[in-house]
Amino acid sequence: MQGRICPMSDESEQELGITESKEHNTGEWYAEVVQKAELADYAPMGGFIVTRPRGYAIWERIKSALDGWFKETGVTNTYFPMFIPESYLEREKDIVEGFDPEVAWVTHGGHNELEERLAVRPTSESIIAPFMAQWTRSHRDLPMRLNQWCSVVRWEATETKPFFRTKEFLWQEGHTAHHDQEGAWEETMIRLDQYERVYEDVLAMPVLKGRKPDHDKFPGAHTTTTVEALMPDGKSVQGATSHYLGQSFAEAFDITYVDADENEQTAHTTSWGLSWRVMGALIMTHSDDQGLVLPPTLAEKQVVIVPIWQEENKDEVLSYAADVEAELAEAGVRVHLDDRDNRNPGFKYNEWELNGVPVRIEIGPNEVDEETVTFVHRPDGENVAAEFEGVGETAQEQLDTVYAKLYASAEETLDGEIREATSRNEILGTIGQHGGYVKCGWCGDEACEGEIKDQIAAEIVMVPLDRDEEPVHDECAICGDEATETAYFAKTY
RNA sequence: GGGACCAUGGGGUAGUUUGGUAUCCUUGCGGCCUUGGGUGCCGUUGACCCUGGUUCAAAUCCGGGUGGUCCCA
Repeated sequence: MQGRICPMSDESEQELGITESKEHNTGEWYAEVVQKAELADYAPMGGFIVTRPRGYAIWERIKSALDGWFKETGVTNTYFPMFIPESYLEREKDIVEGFDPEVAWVTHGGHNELEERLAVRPTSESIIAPFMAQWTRSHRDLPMRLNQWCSVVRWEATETKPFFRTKEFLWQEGHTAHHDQEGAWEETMIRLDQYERVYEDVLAMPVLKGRKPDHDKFPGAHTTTTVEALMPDGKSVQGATSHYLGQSFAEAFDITYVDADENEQTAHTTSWGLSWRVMGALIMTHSDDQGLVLPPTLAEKQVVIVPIWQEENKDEVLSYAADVEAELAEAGVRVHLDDRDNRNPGFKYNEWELNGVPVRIEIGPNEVDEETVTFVHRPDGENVAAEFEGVGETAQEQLDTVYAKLYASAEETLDGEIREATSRNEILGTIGQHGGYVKCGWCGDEACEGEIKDQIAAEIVMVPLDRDEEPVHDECAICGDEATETAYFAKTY
């Protein structure tokens, strides 16, 4: 230990909180925030995590916002088995091929080998579609909109990153059937817009909406759309996805209906999903070297009151703090009074910051005398003094301000991170130097993407939703042939 | 797909080169103290990732496995 220069106080201070730097050591910082803010732990089996109460509460809030919107727009929830018979999985060859290497199989029940293997669902199209076929007889049965909140398993041999990459993950998968292309396409867009909305209005994150290039579509899909979020380290995260499946699934699974003219028609279907990866993006975007940062929309405790007392005024301070707590609760704020007497205020500040509480109220003898409270914003430590009168309303305003701050800083990360390039070297150089998105003309050939992918592991994360949009440049930046669309390259999570 | 590094009480660590008694801080628990940015004191629980080998003796050396982090493709 000799040779240590830093004072002991610094060391002990750091051990309790975050010790890694978000800027310099993003991967380890992320793992540390997830564990020290008690969002998740690693499970004993590789690739799995245990989601702790504070982590699951965030998921529940995201879920409840989206679920509400789904229901407002005609979606009903269902639950299908987690196991899918092999013969079902094989019904749609694109799905089989797309997921084959990642499927976990159940081969035994107790000591007996099963006659037919059961797949642990990697996605549920192949079990849901046959039932939709059975339930769809008349044009009056459509549109049919089913959703389920569940977990799926994809046995990829990649490194675990809580919420970003785990073999089992939580998600919702929506599956719908419609009379025609128009209805199904509209559905695809409604869900994409709802995903955009959950990012903007609940997660305080701006996103880009787009379409996946043909070679990166969901297996069997006609169109795969995406919302992409840019992380502070310059990598893009696919935030959610929505597919227009055309009639291929309906044909494979015989989802047909009899129209008003008594003719048999094949339905058009969609599917759409959002996983807990959204939580990874959330943590990565807002949190800092002090720990977790949550928007007030997602925090289970929105405001924590830290009382500061001396022996002679303890009762007055605590009683005033309790009054403030009651006012806030009355105003609908999720508030907590931290009256633990074996911790000093500084400890409490650090602990609640680590845990991501968006707004802190400090109440000491000064505030009691003046009948004020002191608000402190988690993201930047800004102090705001306010009157006790109307404190519930003031607190709501402070929460809104914090939300706006978070959104603004995430927006700042995205702004200026969409650059253009006209040559292969420029793409490589720009992504290498800045990260972020690089848009360029693209001929549509996967091989051109491959050249970039091989060199710096950046890929085309999206192309514009509008197929008729003119490409940003006339020529493909990689091969020089005529460009047919605009490609957005980025490194990905 | 390839490579590197790492694994010691709940968290952070010393010890590993050179085999022999496991160190310190913090947390937890009990008690005392009491507060404007991780308070101090007393007491106490608690650990060598798994597995095989070498050896009188393995946290330490060797093999295999598992898990984690990073880099490259």
